[in-house]
Amino acid sequence: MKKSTGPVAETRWLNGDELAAWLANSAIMISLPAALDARMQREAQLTFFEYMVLSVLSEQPDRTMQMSALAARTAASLSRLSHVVGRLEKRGLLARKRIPGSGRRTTATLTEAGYEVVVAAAPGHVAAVREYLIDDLEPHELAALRRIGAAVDAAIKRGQPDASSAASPPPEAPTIHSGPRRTAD
Amino acid sequence: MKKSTGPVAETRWLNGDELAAWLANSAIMISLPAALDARMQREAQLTFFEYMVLSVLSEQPDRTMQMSALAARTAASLSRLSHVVGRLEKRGLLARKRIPGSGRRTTATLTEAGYEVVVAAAPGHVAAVREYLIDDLEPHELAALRRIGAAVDAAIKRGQPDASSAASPPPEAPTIHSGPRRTAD
DNA sequence: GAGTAGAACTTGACGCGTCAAGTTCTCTTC
DNA sequence: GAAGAGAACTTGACGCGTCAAGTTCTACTC
Repeated sequence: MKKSTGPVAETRWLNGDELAAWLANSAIMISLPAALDARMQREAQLTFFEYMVLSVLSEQPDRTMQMSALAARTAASLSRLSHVVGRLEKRGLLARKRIPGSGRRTTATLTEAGYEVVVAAAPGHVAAVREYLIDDLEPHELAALRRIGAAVDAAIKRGQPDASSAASPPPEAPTIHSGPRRTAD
Repeated sequence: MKKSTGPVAETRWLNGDELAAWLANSAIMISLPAALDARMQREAQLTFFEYMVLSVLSEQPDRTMQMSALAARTAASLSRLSHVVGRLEKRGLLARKRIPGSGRRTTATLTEAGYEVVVAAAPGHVAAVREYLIDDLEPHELAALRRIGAAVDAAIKRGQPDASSAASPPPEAPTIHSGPRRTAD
C-alpha cells in the first residue's frame, strides 16, 4: 500500500473491450497450460516442463547441454532445473556429468531411453497444441498472437532491467520445438 | 517410437508461422502469470489466486458467496478453494459460515479487513495488467486476443464434454474485475 | 601465492495444489 | 421410515517449485 505521497495518478480501470480481452486472456494463461499439462501427464507420464527439458536436449546435436544453458532455454531457475533433472536422471531418461576444468560445470545428456520417450510424446504434444490453440486460428490471428506474445515478453523484461548478463545466450522464450531432431534411423 | 501399426495419421508438425505463434504464446502462458504473481506478492502480500478470490467476493452485493459458486468463478477445485479460504480466514480477510438447511452448504464472506485489502491491491493489479499486456496492444490486437481466448476456451471444453452439469451457473472464465465494487463511501 | 570474488550448481525446508478419502447433509424410493 | 445415492464440502499425505544456504571450482589481485 503506497498511496500517501503526492498526487497519485488516478487508476485507469479497464473499459469494456479491455476487460473482455483480459478475461479471454485468462483462458490462455490458466486453462491452456492446465490442459496441456494434464494431457502430457496422461499420454506420456511427463510434466509439461519435463517434456520441455527432454525436448530441448533432443534438439542438440549431441543431445547434451550444460545445466545453466538448459535453465536459460527452459526459462527455469537453476534450482528448479536441478531438482527436475535429478528426478529424470533417476528414471533413466538422462544422465548428468561433472565437467572438469572451467568452473563448476555440469552437463545433462539424453539417454537412449529418454530419446525414445520424447519421440513417442512429441506427436501427441503437437496434436494438443493444434487442437487447443493453433488450428482454431485464422492467419491474421496467428500473426496477432505472435505480436502479442512479443509485446508481453518485452513489457516484462522492461520491468526487470537485466536479471543477469553473462551466461545466457540470446535470452529466448521457452522452446517447444516443431518435431524431434532426426538422427540416422 | 510408435509408428509401425496401421496408417496412423502422420503428425503435422508446426510450420514457421505456427511455431512462431506458439513460441510467442508461451510468453503469455508462462512469463505473464509469473510476473503478475510476483508483483501481487510484492505489493499486496497476496497470491494472484488469493486476489481473485477476494476480488470476486468484493463484487458480490453482500460480499458473500457459496464455496462451490466461488470455486466455479475462480476456476478452482473445491479442494483448492477450501485450503486457500482456510488460510485467508486465518488472516482475518474473510469468514466462513455453515448454512443450515439445503445440503451441506458453506458461504464465505469478505470481512472489512479483507475488503480493504482488495481495494488497496486493485489499482496495482490493473496497472500491472495494463503495463504487461493491455496498453501495448492496438485495438485490432485487443480484438484478436479476445477471439483467441474464446477459441482456446471452446477447444478445451470440447475436449472434456461435460465435467458436471448441475451446480455451476454459466461456466465463465475466471474474472478479475475492472475495479472493486463501490459501496457507500 | 594467499585471499577474495563470483560463477555454477546442489541441497533442505517450507508452502501450495492435487488426489483420494472422509464427513455431513438432503432427497428419493420402496 | 430405512436405505441409498449423491451433492458439498474438509482433511491429510504427497509432489513439485521456491528460497536461502552450502559447496566447488576458476580467476583476479596485491
